[in-house]
Amino acid sequence: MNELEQVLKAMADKNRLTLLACMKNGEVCVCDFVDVLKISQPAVSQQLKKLKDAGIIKERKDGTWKYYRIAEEISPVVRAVIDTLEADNTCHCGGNSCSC
Amino acid sequence: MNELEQVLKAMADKNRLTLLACMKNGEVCVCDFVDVLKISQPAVSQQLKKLKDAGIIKERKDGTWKYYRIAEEISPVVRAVIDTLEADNTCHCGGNSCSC
DNA sequence: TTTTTACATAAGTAAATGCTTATATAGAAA
DNA sequence: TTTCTATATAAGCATTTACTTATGTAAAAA
Repeated sequence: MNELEQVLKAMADKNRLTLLACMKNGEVCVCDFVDVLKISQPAVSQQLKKLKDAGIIKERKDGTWKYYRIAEEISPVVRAVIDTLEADNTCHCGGNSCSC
Repeated sequence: MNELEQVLKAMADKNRLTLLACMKNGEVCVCDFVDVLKISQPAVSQQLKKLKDAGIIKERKDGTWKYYRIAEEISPVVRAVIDTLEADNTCHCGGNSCSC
């Protein structure tokens, strides 16, 4: 699959756009995403994997927690989407303040 | 459906990205798209409809022919995608030179 | 060590997607 | 008018997608 197509497919979903909106302010852990999306934890992990495989997000492990963030290097297309999204502050998981 | 999501879904497909690449140089008629994509004419019409419904392309009717072009007013996200695409010149249907 | 916690992976299923062929429509030509 | 041509719409089907529940894994706690 073309890289542009993969990136567009990865972002072309309501839930995954919400994940990106949550990460606009910084790192968020998986359990907080579950609270926001109101779908199962495995479903969230699968959606995060699609964004990661497309190179849009990065992960950081800290003990049993895993924090996801928007990648530092993103293409103009991803940049335009992120800029369009309004940040979602309901998931205020600032690095070490995971609510799990 | 969210407008951003609809636009991303409309562009997140190899064939529809090729349609847009063809239109980078200007208007193209449906029959020329059929030659390029190598799928049936109804399939092309259905793909064009998705792009039109998302507001990404516009149409102009001329007799029995129908010409499609990238809309004059497009969002930054669509702009970024179009800029990323390399123009496809195999469909050089300049206004009145349809090959049908 | 065993248990618990946070997350990932696997398998199964319902819904969405993208093609096909068949048919409808609108305009040009005969 | 009838016929042909370009395109659109409808119906059916195979593939993909996005969820679910069940299970696996790795790190912390007991």
